[in-house]
Amino acid sequence: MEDVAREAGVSRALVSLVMRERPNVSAERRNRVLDAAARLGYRPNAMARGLASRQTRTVGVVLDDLRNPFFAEIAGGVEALASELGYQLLLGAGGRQARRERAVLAALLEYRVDGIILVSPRMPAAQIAAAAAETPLVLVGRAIRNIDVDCVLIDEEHGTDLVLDHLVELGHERIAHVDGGRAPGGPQRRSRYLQGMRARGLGRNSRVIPGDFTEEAGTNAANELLAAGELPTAVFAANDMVAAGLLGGLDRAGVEVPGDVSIVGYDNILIAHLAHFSLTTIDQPRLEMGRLALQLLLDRRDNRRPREVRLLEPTLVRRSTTGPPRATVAVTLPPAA
Amino acid sequence: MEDVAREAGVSRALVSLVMRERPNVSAERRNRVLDAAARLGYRPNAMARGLASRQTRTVGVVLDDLRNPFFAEIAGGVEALASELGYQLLLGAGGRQARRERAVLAALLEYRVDGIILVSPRMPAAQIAAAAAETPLVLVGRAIRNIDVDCVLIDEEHGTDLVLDHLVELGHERIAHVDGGRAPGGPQRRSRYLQGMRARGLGRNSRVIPGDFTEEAGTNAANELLAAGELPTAVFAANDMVAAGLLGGLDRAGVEVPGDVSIVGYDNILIAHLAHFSLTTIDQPRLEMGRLALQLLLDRRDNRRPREVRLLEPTLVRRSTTGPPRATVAVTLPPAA
DNA sequence: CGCAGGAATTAGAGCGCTCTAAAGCAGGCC
DNA sequence: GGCCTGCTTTAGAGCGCTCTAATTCCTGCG
Repeated sequence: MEDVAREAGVSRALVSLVMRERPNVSAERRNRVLDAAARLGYRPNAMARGLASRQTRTVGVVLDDLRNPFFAEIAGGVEALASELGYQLLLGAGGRQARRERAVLAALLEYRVDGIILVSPRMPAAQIAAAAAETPLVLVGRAIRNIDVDCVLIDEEHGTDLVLDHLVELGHERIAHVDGGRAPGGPQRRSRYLQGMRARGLGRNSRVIPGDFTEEAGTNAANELLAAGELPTAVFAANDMVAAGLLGGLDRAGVEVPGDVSIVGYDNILIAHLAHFSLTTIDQPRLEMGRLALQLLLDRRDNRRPREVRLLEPTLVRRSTTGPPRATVAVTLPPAA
Repeated sequence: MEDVAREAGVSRALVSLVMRERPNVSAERRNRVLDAAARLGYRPNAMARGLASRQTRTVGVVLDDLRNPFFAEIAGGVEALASELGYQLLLGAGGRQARRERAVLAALLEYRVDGIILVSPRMPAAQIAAAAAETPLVLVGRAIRNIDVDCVLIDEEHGTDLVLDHLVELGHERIAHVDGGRAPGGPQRRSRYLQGMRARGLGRNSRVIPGDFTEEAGTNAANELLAAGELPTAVFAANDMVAAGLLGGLDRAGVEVPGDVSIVGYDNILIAHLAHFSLTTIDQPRLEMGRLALQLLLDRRDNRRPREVRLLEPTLVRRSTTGPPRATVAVTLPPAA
């Protein structure tokens, strides 16, 4: 910077003003500085700038696992908005371990990033609260009560309702659910399923097959359903991976989808829209989650305001794995056609 | 730091030594400093450290698109090794545009990262060369001649050979190829396919259906094959997405896979291993690519040495979409059994 | 012609750390 | 006791920038 100033015949401070594109610099000097900088191949040092100005135009993002496309897409949403606004992303993955997650978080705090976005963190609430005291923090996909932290959440109840509405509308009554275990989203979808079945007068048809968020759980569930003899007319899978396993398992046994059984997934990951699957599922607005998280973060940093919890609405995507149940089709024919 | 020093009754320099875990600090003072730091909630400032020490323990990663799982997994590989070694990742995505890619690269250079990994960059070679002159740089998935830059590449020729060997071994002769267009990997696979068919005496059976790396290209190719009347006995798809489209298209027409047609994909993405697909494909070691890229980067920074180009070997994953061709099975029966 | 007042420019003190070089402090040997 | 050796500790000068406050330069108006 010193060199640029000398080359342009101005002071160091003026170079700083030009580099930061501040107003009140005469056009003539601005050009002189810009020329000098180009001539010398000058590149500002973001570290020094961050140190002196106490802000970095960088936000930290911690996610559970980069290789999980679901999280990667949320990060993609953050990235998209960040690059529009000229922010950088300092990214870390916890590798599914609370311990490493903590280490990553600590590193981000050392960088004095302008804020941190935690995507489905596994670490204890107390640690999150401690970090939130040091820097603006947004939580995505996990809610924590009594902590002054912005949250971006998906309305799981609504998503589950969409599934049940869709199936009931088609005429289904015997609707089973393969659940997602204790992982985030699993318990909510399960309990709303049970509640929703009751609310629709189908409580006695409720049937939960325990599982987790993997394809294997779906395969196992398919076997269990087949072994039990009577199949439900529809299955609500905890997510698309489970639905994929289910589809594979039923397929192998010669069960037709949606002819014999309708299947609904959850998440709308890549596989769901492939023609070979064409899975009816619930879409979660992942990009939007990422963008919104960053928006809340920056807004929070600039304005002192109480915590905000944003609930995003998922949507139903109708594809080919759902249709009316066979029996109902027959029954609904006019009696004496 | 000043405060910690005062609290511990030592000099600022000693605190610095302790925080960096340098040897030659007496156990007694070390503990005094550590205690004081904990008591005051002291957290080192990575910016200041980077400024003073001229190194950041941070590497930059630029990828084409975070939402593409293929790239995300490479980044995952980098991240895994980085976090083992205590490095941070500054991540940016080019959003499929050379212009934005350039902006991201410039930002990373301003951060004075210890090195930069470019994953399948779209920008011109000259710009990459210019960046490489400023900082250690590793190129993944793209080779550039005459530039002194380390590269991590996949041996596309070998991957293609594996496909052809596998199919020929099963008895296939009429093997078609849906190509990947001009995107990275496409031209290599295509030309090696043509060359390999000739080398195996099957040159006249070569058939290339133009496409790109999307599911749609696969669907179109399926239609084209069906319309042409005679189906090949096997199809080598440019990647798994194309294979998925192909599978969907053939499936809908009642063509059996692998009974009537065998299909081989490329990449081994998530969908390939789902039971519902069970796609025979070529696996690319994505995590390994990421890890290796970071290794080369750090090694290059520490040792002056000529450029290194590492070729990683893909492997064949045999699943359920390949089998012997029907005709051949009949023909190879003993004449007078 | 002089001066108020706003715009443009600059001096200089940090930001929080590392690094070099020098100082302090033991112990061991002659 | 003097002095060398090797370890531990410290002083103090930056790293490259921003920021505040002060200074200089205009322009217009009484």
